[in-house]
Amino acid sequence: MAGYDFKRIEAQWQERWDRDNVYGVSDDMSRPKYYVLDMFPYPSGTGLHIGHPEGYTATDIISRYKRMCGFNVLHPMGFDAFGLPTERQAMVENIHPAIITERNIATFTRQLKAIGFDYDWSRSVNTTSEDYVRWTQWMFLRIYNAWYDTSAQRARDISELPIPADITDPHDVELYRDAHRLAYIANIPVNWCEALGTVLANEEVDEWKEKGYTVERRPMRQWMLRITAYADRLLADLDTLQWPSSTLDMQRHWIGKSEGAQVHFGVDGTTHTVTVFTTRPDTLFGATYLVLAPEHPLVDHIVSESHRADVASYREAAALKSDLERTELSKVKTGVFTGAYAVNPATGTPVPVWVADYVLAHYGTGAIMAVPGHDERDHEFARTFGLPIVQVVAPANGEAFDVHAAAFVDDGVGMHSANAEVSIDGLPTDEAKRTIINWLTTSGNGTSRIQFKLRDWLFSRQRYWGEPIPIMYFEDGTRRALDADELPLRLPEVAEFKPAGTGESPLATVPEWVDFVDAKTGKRAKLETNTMPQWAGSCWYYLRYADPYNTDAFCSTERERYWLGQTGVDLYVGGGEHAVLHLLYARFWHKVMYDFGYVSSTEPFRRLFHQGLILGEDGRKMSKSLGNTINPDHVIRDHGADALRLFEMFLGPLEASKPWNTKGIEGITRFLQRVWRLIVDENDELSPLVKDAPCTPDQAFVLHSTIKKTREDIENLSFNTAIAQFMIFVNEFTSATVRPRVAMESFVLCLAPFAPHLAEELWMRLGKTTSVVLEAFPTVDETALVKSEVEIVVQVNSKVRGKVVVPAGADQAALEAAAQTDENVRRHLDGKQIRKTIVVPDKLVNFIVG
RNA sequence: GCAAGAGUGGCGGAAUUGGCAGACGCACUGGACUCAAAAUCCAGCGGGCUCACCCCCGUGCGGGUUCGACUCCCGCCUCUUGCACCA
Repeated sequence: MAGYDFKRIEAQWQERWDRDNVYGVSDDMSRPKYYVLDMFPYPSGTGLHIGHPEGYTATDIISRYKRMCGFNVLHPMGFDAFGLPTERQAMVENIHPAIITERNIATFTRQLKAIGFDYDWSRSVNTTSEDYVRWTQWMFLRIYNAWYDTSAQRARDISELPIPADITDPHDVELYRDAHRLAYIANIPVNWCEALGTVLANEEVDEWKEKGYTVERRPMRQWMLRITAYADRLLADLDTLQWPSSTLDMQRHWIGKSEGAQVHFGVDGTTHTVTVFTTRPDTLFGATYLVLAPEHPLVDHIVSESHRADVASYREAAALKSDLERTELSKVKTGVFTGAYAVNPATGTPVPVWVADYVLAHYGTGAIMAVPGHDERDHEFARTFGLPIVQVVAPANGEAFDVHAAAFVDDGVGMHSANAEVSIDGLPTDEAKRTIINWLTTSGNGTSRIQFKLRDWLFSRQRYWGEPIPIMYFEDGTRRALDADELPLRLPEVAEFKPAGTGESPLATVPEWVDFVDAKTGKRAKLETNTMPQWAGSCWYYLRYADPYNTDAFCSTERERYWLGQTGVDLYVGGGEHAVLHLLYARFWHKVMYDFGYVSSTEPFRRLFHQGLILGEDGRKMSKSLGNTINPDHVIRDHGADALRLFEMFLGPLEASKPWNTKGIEGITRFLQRVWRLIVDENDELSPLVKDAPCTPDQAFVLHSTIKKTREDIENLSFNTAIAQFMIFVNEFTSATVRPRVAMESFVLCLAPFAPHLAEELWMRLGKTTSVVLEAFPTVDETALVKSEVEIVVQVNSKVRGKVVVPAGADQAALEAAAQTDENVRRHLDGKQIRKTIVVPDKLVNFIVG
């Protein structure tokens, strides 16, 4: 018996699609567009993972469906190919990362093509290609040559930055501009490992520490992007997005807006002032000490001679701790007294100033007023070091509370909070905050303040395999950004990819690349040796797909307006692990481009969907060490691409994590065989049961239910239930002795987005000569879905006692009468009084008896 | 600790303006075909009972609302993910 020969069929149709360029995307702007995007993969050396085809199949189904519905569909694929693993592999194998990248991309492309996705490969992008790097650098320079105009709430060109009248020296003007650019240089603590001679990423720190290396937090010169300028807009615009609510929440939390006040505390015997941020200004009267972060610049200035040594050693120890170690919750709080006292502006009382690493340098002002009576952390610290605890807020319900036993952190009413100028005694927390902020402002002791958790983006990496930052420095200390016509700035060819050992990137070891005479100015110059992080390329790739060959712009205005338009990408599917960083960074870049008119939407991705993880058969995360991985190549070899596609969609809801099941894919293979047998007989010819006959009413009902469900489920990304409906269809028609041709044709079209190879073959077997890809999706005949008779449930005292068939739309009296004809129902009603009857038309009758 | 999501047969899952719980598939059991097996086809498949009927119980646990709750409300438990001293 011939059966469904997936090997031959899949190879043949993939070749035909390629030959006929079936998936070529035209920029025909007269048609409505639909842009569906996958998160592009990092082409790792291990090849495609079984999880990749999950999201990709989902978007493939959507794109095929939308195309069949008449949309001009853009469904592109590319590679996010800069990255550390490739650089490491290059060092190990002593092969240039570009070659490894090329090899890995070839593998990925072959694997993706074998699954039969409808990507227009001619639009593929590769973030490491010179053509792409050029525009990534161009985007960086657009950000670099910009400042944020807070009053206009938008970025503007740096040439429009108003220069204060007292700054006249050209050098000072440049410094002023540099201080306002959206890309700037700052000294930022990074994870420096002296022994390795390199800066480590946060996730690498523990790995190396376990091996016995010392990693220290050391401030180093870094490029930063001023994403915090956009904090308000990044937060507000989340409300316009159709994203998973958990992702929206995570972004909101990450941006972390909180309202409060800054309060100034003068340091006794000095001219210094410690400014703190607090969200509870109403507890100011309860602030019994101050804490500075170990990195706070004021520490050195206020520390008393007798405490200088203790403070210095504490600060050194803090620098050796990783972020992770410093935030270990279980750990006991540590700190040292500086010997200095500051004055609480509300009470006039001197309060001791401490240094402790439970205060973070990078949040707020890097200093806090400690209110141990009403903050758990301060309470714990005060108990440890015997600092005073006073109560200034009482529970609103009037109950007593012992703040010496535990902090009272809830809102309440003020107490012990009055001085000659202001009193908040008896005021509820909200009002107390407003009152105290008013007083702070008028008395010059503070101001209201909105604080964000979001920090500026550390944008430089000391790596080889990334985009060079296109900036040069002259001997006189000035610098120049490359002009657009000088891009791309290419990476030098090098033999070694090891770090320079000085904290600089491997590029610093290539003097002939670093040192040169600038052709435009004729001056000696040195190039920036830092490269960009991997996030850079993925910040704008969705724009490049719209116009991948443009050499004059990253994307023409015309094509941006057509493919992105007001809504941006219509649907973006990818893993939840990118819920914060990638999506936040891309939104930031998009908004900068929006401010300069390069894109027309405020947000890049209107609708977002996260596919779930595919787990191993044992229900655990797939990993080589557990030996529970599944190789997509093997699945395709044994079961075919259509089976892989269908099975991954049938496993369960797209968003859920679900285990792989080898037996399950055999079930899908069986289903595909049954589909085949529906249309093709044992002699490999069109089944004689397929006839030019009309559907019976039951057949029409199943057919149109299937069309309707397929349409709805695709729109909702509920592919598992659509496939269940396909199975119902096949079960129904397998047992039929007449399989109307019209039903077979419509079914093949419904199946086409899911199992395109099989659908093409069957479409041809049904006598068609055109590709199923370009056919119109079948429409629902609602009249076929209307049943003349319906089965209704009959309950007695809310328990099901029988079922009766009645004409559809029967009225209440008819339903009640029909319900009582059921024998079992009659038995339950027998001898009892019907007290009430509930009737739901076409569904149910419920008799309540007493 | 905080936030979000989830808990339904042996397994993956289906069912939401509150109306037949368990669609569809897997596994399993029985039957047909076969010398036999595989494949295929047919039937059964939540638990209980006096086992074809009838009846009782059943969607993590305990309450509540309702004629009626997987679905809504209150309180717990467990799991997953994310964040985690953010003042």
